[in-house]
Amino acid sequence: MHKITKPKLFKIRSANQAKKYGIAAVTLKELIKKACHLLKVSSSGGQVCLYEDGTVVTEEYFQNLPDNTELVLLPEGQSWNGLVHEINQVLGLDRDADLLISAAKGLLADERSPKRRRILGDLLRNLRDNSEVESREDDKDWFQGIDARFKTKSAYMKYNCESRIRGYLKEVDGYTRSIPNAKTKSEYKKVVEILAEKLKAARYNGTYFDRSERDVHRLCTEEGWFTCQGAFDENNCTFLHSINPYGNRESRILFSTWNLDHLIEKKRAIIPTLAEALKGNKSGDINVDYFYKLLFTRENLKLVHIVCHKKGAHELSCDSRKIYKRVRRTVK
DNA sequence: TTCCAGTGCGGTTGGGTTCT
DNA sequence: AGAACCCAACCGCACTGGAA
Repeated sequence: MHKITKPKLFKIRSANQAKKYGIAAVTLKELIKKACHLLKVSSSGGQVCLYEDGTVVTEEYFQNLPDNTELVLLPEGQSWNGLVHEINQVLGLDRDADLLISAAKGLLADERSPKRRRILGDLLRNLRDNSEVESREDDKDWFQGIDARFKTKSAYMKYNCESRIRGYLKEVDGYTRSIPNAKTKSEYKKVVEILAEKLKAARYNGTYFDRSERDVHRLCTEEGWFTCQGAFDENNCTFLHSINPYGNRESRILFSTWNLDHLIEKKRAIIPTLAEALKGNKSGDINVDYFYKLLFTRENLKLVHIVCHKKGAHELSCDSRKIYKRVRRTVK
C-alpha cells in the first residue's frame, strides 16, 4: 500500500507580478513544476522562497510550511528580498506613477484606519509631484490663491523669501521708537538706513528660495528640495526633514511653516546689542557689515522645519570684537 | 504643588496704501 | 500694474507669576 500524502496548499506569485495563484503540491519539486507552468516561466533551475523575507524553501522546509503560505517563484539566478523588493518597486515610480496613484486612491477610498490613511495620503501627495514644471499655465493648482503677477514658481518663491527678510528689516526699524535717548536714536536710524540700502542692493536675498539661481546663492537643489539644517544648536537634522515647495500646492503652503531661524537672535541679541553699541557712539563707528550679516544672511540664518525651530532663548551673543569698525592702530 | 492666564518671542498671512 | 511698505491678526511655544 502506498502511503497517501495530502497535498499542501500555497499561494504563489512571480517576482515581477503581484498576481497570486492558489496552488497545491505534495513535494517541492512538484510545486516548482506546477508553478512554472502556471506562471509561464522556464522550469530549469527555478526556486521558491517565502514572500515575507525571501527565505529559499528546501524540500525539508517545504514539508513544514503551514497551508496557504505565500511564496514567490524565482527563475534561475534571481533573488527576492521580500518587502524591500516591493518598497523599491514603489520608490522607482517614474514609470508607473499613474498606476500607483490610482492603486493608492483605490485603497484610500475604503480605508478606515487613520494610520493607514495617513501613509496612503502621504504616498499620494508625494506621487503627485509637479515640481518639474515652472510656469503658471502648467501648474494652475500650485498658483491657487497667489497674486496674478507671479508667472513662475521660482519668482513667487523668491518673493516669499524677500518678504521674510524684509520683515526682519522692518523689525530692526521698529525698534527705533523705543530708544529714549535722542542722539542714540538718530544714530540708530542712520544705521537702519545703511542696512536698508545694503539689503535693497542685495535684492533682499530672495535667491535663497529661488531654485533657478546658481547653487551658491540658493538653499535648495535645482529641483527645489530644501533640507532642514537642524536646530540652531545641532549640526544637522536628526529627523531628516525635507520638503519641495515647488512640488504641489500643499507643500508650498506647508513650507511657510519652515523658518529661517537666527542663530544669534534678532530680537534678544542683535538689535539690543546694536542699540547699546550706539550709546555715545556714532553710526560711523559701527561695523554695519557685521550686523548686516547677522540679521539678513545665511551666515546667521538656518532654514529649519518647525519641529527643529527652538523658540527659547538661544543664549548666543554677538562677537564683541566685531561690533565696531577696526580702530586704526597708531603706528609708532 | 499644580494650574492657568498673560506676555514675549519666533514666525506667517492677507488686506490695504503709496509710490513709481 | 508692480514693488514696496504698513498694519492687524493670527499661530504655537516658553516662561513667569499669582491663584487655587
